[in-house]
Amino acid sequence: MAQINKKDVASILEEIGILLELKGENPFKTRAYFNAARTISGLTSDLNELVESGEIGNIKGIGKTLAEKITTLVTTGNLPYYEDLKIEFPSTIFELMSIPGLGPKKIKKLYDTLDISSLVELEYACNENRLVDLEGFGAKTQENILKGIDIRKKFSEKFHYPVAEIAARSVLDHIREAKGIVRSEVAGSLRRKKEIIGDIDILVSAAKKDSTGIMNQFVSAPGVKRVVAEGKTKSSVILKTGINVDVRIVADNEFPFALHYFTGSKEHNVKMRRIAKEHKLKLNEYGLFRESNDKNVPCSDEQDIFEKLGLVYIPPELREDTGEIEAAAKKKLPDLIEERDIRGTFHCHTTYSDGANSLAEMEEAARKKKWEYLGIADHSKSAQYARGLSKADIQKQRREIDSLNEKSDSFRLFHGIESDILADGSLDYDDRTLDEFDYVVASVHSRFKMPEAEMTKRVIRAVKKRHTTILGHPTGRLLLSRDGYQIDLVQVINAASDYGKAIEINAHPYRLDLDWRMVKYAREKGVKIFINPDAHNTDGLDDVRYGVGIARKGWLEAKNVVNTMSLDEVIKFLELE
DNA sequence: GCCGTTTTCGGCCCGACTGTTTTCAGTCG
Repeated sequence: MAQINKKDVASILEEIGILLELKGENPFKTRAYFNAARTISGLTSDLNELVESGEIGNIKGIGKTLAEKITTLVTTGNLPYYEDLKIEFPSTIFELMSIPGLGPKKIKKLYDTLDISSLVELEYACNENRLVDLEGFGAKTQENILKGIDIRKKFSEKFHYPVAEIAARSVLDHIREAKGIVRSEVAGSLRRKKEIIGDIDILVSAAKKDSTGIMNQFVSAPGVKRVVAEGKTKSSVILKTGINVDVRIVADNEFPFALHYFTGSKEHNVKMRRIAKEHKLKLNEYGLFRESNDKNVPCSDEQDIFEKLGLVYIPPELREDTGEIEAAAKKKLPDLIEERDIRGTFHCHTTYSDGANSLAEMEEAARKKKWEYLGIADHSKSAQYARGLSKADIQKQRREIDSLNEKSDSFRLFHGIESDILADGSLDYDDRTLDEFDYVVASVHSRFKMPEAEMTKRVIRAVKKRHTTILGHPTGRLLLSRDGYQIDLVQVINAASDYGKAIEINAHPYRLDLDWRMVKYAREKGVKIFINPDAHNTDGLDDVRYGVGIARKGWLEAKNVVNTMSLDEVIKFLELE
């Protein structure tokens, strides 16, 4: 077998989809490639095995042709069909897809008539005024493309969750000052608690006569840099921070349908509409209609819509078309964990290593949150850059924790360590030293560039160690700035499951690692999860809530998460008595 | 290209906004 992983296969299928779009192929054919890309990247079973056994063709959405192409790709490492397609367009042409208003048809036109195939060429052509006379283009289009290029240069296309959340809150508060608003809510990927956010969707219900006033209020919100579109029901702006905000206004009886629709995901919506069709109904953002006579089926909220389609309510975080609709039909949805279930957290840093607050200050902050316990896990000795703990530091910290614990019987500090996983998979201290801790978070902080097989072996070796309690930030990714190291998480989760080890959802909004797609798999394998803030100061404890969002996206119930246990249960779990 | 207790052919989710053109294609979500 050639060395090619799921991610590679998925991105090649995706590129084929784009290339077919550029060629003007049947849109349903291109969609088949996009769907297959998504399916492959979400697979938890081994792609090589699926190909070898021929099972690949039995996966929904992968028929004879795609199965053959994927098999060729996996067994030989390349795909002639793809190579032939690529020859037809320069590789830089994919850049153009990122400019708003430019789709496959217009890009094809630019390429065929003006030989434009990159952003640089496009910008040059705009400045030379060469787009205005092009059929289907005009002065306005050229201007918008230039603005699009400008914005792309200045900003990345995605934003960390808290950045988008704060912006959304501020715009929504401003809109709410307008007259005539009945209901208003943030929808889109923010409502689904995605790990990174592309743009902000806000939904408002109001009478028709009030819509102009509300839109005026919206486009004059503080922080608006440019109004992209302004209509009676839909407007769009770009904020100074680069975030795009869309606002839609609907009649109040349409609000539940619009909220569902604009919450997405797109894939979830497509499937919901198919379910509606099976019920001889039509679902869109304005309502649910009988196919026979177009008569409206009223619903007062989202719950109603799901019920009318024979489903139980699906929380927004689950709406990613990863089986939630099927589970809702069987009434088998999980009872998702909530923020109020959290009774403490682990993996926090103090001034002993690279934290900003002392042990006592961290304890105080945790008590203020009405938690029952807090786990401290400072860096281990190899983490020189973070002032990792010497053996003397460990003793000193232990004594301080013991003395703080003696002062209270209702709250407890646990003494853990974030031990580096060394290159060979061993932990950072000798067994006798590790014995002293209440628990161990094992994390990779060095040698990120190992090949996948080696990294996977390294981490699994650490997971198997007797002292390891929790695997910390399993991929090391930093959202929007650094990809995680190459690692086969399915194998790692399987090992954690086999050896009864827990995995952390690192709740720092720049990490959110373990990824929710894999959290779902960990749950299926019965792996216990810790939601850990990786807090480096007292404010950092609040980040736990982002972790709860990711846990919810990963279908976790309170019982799957160690942080929801009572103090007594945690003591038992950590085998401290 | 996929899929099928209405089907192996003919469907495949649906509507708003923009800019171009003058009735609509393209893009977006």
